[in-house]
Amino acid sequence: MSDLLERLRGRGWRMTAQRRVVAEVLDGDHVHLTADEVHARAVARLPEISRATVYNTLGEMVTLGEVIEVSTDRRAKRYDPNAHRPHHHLVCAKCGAIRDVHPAGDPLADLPAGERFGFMISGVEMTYRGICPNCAAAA
Amino acid sequence: MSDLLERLRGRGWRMTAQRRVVAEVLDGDHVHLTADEVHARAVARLPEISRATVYNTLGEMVTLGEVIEVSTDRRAKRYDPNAHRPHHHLVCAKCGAIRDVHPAGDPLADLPAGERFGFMISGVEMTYRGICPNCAAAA
DNA sequence: ATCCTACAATGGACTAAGTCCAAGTCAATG
DNA sequence: CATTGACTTGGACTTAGTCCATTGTAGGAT
Repeated sequence: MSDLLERLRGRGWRMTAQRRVVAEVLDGDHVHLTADEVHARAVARLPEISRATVYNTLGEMVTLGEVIEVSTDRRAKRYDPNAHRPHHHLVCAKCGAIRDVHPAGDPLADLPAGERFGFMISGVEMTYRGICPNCAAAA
Repeated sequence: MSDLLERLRGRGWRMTAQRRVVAEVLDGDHVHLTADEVHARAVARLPEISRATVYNTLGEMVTLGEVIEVSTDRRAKRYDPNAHRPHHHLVCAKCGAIRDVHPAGDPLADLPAGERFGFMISGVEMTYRGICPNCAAAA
């Protein structure tokens, strides 16, 4: 189940109770927790885990490329464990809910050479915005 | 010149020295200043203008749809006066420099119905990432 | 099994970016 | 030119995150 944990172990990660808990909490599909949410859930299993450790651990997972940082606004960054399969995001403008999406086409190819301004382009993120069914119903 | 100012006036905006200065500072192409940068430049022309006013004014311009808020990371939001023509952004991962770009294709059409999760979709932002010529040369 | 040590965790102080508010000021209308 | 409701101010507050000196511990070596 904890695919993420498995992959991390394979990279010579020193395994500690804290790291295990963070990885477990973050595992799954359509998971996009903030650092504070991760911390809250981690505390439920390991009461003395500190916020700093959660930040450190999330940061390392991002560096290792096993987790993606998503910042859709100026609110807290969210952490997405679905790093192995490329995808983009659909965000509710009201409640902030996020879904993973897979648009057709190759956005990288869609950027004309004349618009690259000499940049070495490494990737592209797409953020679709709208109102989720819940919020639409509530309105 | 101040196209932006012109458009704002036409919306029954009460014109004050502060608002005029903010609008002037923000005018132009490929302009993507942070609130603090706007404040710094505004102070140069109107020394007693406060940070709160700059935030208020930028917020109102965004609400009126005359300026777009761009947040490419957890750093400060940037304000883009080029709201009348749709475009996306190319961001340098090193120095944060931003250019406006116009990719081909219609990304909204590229999102299959099966991936819309019942959302009422209102728009999409694309953020290309890479290294700008300056930073590439420095490396 | 025990010891070492480099790596990891802790928590509290600190920072950056932004919001909020009560009081004072002023642009536009009459 | 008086009025008034909208605008501005500055300082306190909030949120999200970083930094760092100290303490703890995983995992290899003995």
